[in-house]
Amino acid sequence: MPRSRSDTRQRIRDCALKLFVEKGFGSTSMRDIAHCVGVTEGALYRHFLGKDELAWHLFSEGFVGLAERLERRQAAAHGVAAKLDGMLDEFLALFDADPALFSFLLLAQHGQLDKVTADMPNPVEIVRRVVAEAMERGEIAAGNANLVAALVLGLVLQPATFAVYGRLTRPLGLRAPDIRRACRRILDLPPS
Amino acid sequence: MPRSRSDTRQRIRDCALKLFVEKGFGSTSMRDIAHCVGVTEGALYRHFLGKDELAWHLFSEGFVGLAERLERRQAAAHGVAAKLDGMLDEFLALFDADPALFSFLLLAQHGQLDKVTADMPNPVEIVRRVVAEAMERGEIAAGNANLVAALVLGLVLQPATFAVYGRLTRPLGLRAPDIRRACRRILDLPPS
DNA sequence: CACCTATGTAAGTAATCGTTTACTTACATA
DNA sequence: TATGTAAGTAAACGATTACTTACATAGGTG
Repeated sequence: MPRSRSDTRQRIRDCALKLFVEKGFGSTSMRDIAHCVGVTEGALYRHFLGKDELAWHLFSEGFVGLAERLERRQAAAHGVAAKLDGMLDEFLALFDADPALFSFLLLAQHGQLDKVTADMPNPVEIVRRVVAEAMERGEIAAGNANLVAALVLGLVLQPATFAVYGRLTRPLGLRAPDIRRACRRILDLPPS
Repeated sequence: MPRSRSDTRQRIRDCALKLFVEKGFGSTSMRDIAHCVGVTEGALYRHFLGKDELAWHLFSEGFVGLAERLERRQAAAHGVAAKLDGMLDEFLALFDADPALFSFLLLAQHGQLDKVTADMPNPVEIVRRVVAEAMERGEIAAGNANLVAALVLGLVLQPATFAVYGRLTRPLGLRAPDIRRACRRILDLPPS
């Protein structure tokens, strides 16, 4: 009994995102996604061309979602999305320096960001305390204060998502300018 | 012409770490590792029981490396490693809340942490500036100041490494207490 | 009712996965 | 010189991968 198109399609998106986030891109099979949705593998290909296209869909969706979420938080005439567009070149340059932003966009899109930050202070503070107390006792030189920052910020560059980024951009022949162009088209912005 | 045992073994470790970091665990095949090392696939199994054991080796190595790096930075009688041990339960509890620490340990072990932080301020500051300027213009309410933190800290919880964590602990039947016990043994500490 | 398209299933495909096997080479030592 | 072992290769294993094909059926429209 076939469901409505948008229904299954949305559930595929949800399950794929959930599994990509939980297990990672490379460790998530189409079988996993189909089983999560409750359909057979073949049904997935009625809605998406393949695994890469599915992930790419989530990626571009994540970028739009970020802009929309920012837009929703403002009331001024010139919204944040427009501001974001002004910074788009710089923003997209981040993907060259830090492809881990991919996961961030996925999180941002699905509103898990607040939950994330709600959970963050606790473990971050624990790590910080370990080093801070050691510094108070002189066990760590004051010149090594950046070790504290390293303990926190060192987590930022999570290079495991390089795989997702690479598998998305490489086979599609996409590079930073291509992504920039695609995002502008998605956001209904004139080409730079 | 066979090389010395420790030579090849170390190069396997290096290549595996490099590829796991670059492409992710699930997207890195034993063929990739063997090709990077310059040997055939079978040779890998002369040094490690399998892919999971290899990754687990890097994991435990990362924990020891973290303790050693902390130890090397102090001169007091009671070192940071001992302090770390006092916080071990708390520290290991982080792995329940944030398995992404796995990647952090890998980075910490190989001394890439300083390099990471050296590169960090720039992209982080760019993201921060996008939101900060929007806040100055009142486009984002002051109550949403945590969005700034979200933009930065949201990157911290990189769930892509859930895959590595899950694939390591689940098939080995390891849970947090098991990891705790293993780390205590590795660190030559009495069982709690 | 007949028809069509969208939506799904069942059963495949070739390729690749992690792993194992049978065998070879280099080198130490008694 | 004889023997043992660590370290490597080439080939193959069954399982799983992403993906495809052939076919069934529901639901709306003429």
